[in-house]
Amino acid sequence: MPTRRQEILRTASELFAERGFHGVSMNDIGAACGISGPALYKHVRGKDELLAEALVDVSEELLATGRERAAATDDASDRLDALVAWHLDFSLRHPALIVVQEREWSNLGDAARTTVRRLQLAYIDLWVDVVRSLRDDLDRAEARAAVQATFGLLNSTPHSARIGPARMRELLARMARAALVD
Amino acid sequence: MPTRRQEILRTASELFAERGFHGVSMNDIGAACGISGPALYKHVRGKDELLAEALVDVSEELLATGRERAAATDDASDRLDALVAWHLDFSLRHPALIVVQEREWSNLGDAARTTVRRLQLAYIDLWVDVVRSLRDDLDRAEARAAVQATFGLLNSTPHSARIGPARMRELLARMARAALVD
DNA sequence: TCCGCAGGTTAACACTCGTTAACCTGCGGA
DNA sequence: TCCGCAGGTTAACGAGTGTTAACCTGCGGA
Repeated sequence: MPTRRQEILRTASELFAERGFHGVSMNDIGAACGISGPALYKHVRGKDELLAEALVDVSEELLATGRERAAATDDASDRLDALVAWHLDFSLRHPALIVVQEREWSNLGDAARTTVRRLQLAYIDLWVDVVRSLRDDLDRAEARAAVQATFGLLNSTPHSARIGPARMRELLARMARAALVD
Repeated sequence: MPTRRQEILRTASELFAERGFHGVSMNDIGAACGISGPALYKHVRGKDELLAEALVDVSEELLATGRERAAATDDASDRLDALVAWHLDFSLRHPALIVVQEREWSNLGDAARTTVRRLQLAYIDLWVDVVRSLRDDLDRAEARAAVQATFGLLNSTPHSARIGPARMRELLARMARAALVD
């Protein structure tokens, strides 16, 4: 059972994903939770905090669980499969959070932006290490670009959920592997 | 030499790409053009028109030139290469337009949204036909999802322009092909 | 029983937004 | 020379924003 605060954060993330940070008002968020705008301030410091907390949470979970899953095996190829599977788990379960994370980080305050940036870079590095151990023809910068392109591919989920999660999962996993390791 | 109107459209698109439609004010756009907010109304009907025209223009150009390039050959594999090359041409030359097109269509008015949707679907179908003639294991819905995922991959350009356009181009083209045709 | 407070409410404030109105200026053509 | 207008300007309006203030209510514990 989620606390009220968590319910507000989740609702806000969904609205941010649909209409953008500036396209959603505190009244909108309140209404979507069944309460009125100002009541939100009993649970949250302000609108900025909603976005910041959502983004930091996402980045932390991606990194922490990503590390955990990658550490479960020693084989580089299995490790890549584990990362792909984990990223798909997340983006299929929380499409709204994925959308917000990739497009709203410029609306963060300085402190939160720095934190999110650091977490995202660490997550990318986790992938880069695996990719580089499978592809010695790529330097670090190229591997990073390749990983970011793969995120673009995996994150396409929210924009075209026409074929059911299971087949989508299989399709995207195969495409991601093919794109990364030739 | 671009007319004033076109300069305004381009400037607005760049600002929309950076901060989102609702994150940019008419005063901001005016200032970026060296004039003041209300002066924009001598060239443009309103803020909505800025977004609508930018998005319709992008969608039309992607589709028209996409068709042209695809028609230049009969071989399906060459056709796929042509589409990938064209999409990369565009997204490397106009990263801001790509960003706006993929995230701001929900802020369009009804008429413009319908138009853009139709153009985008036609562009996707152009790709789907080519992909399906190379991959008979995919049904139409799967092929569409695969194409949209490939767009996500190709459109990652704006988010990670660390390695120079030429190598980025080569890297993404190879990845896109590998992802689509195994 | 009665207090305190968690968690709501509405009213109000200061501000920004998109847009319109009214006005000014320089310049090409009759 | 003088007119008209393209393309600017600033002032102002109404709507909507995030946020604060003041107030109300129900309920668990002394």
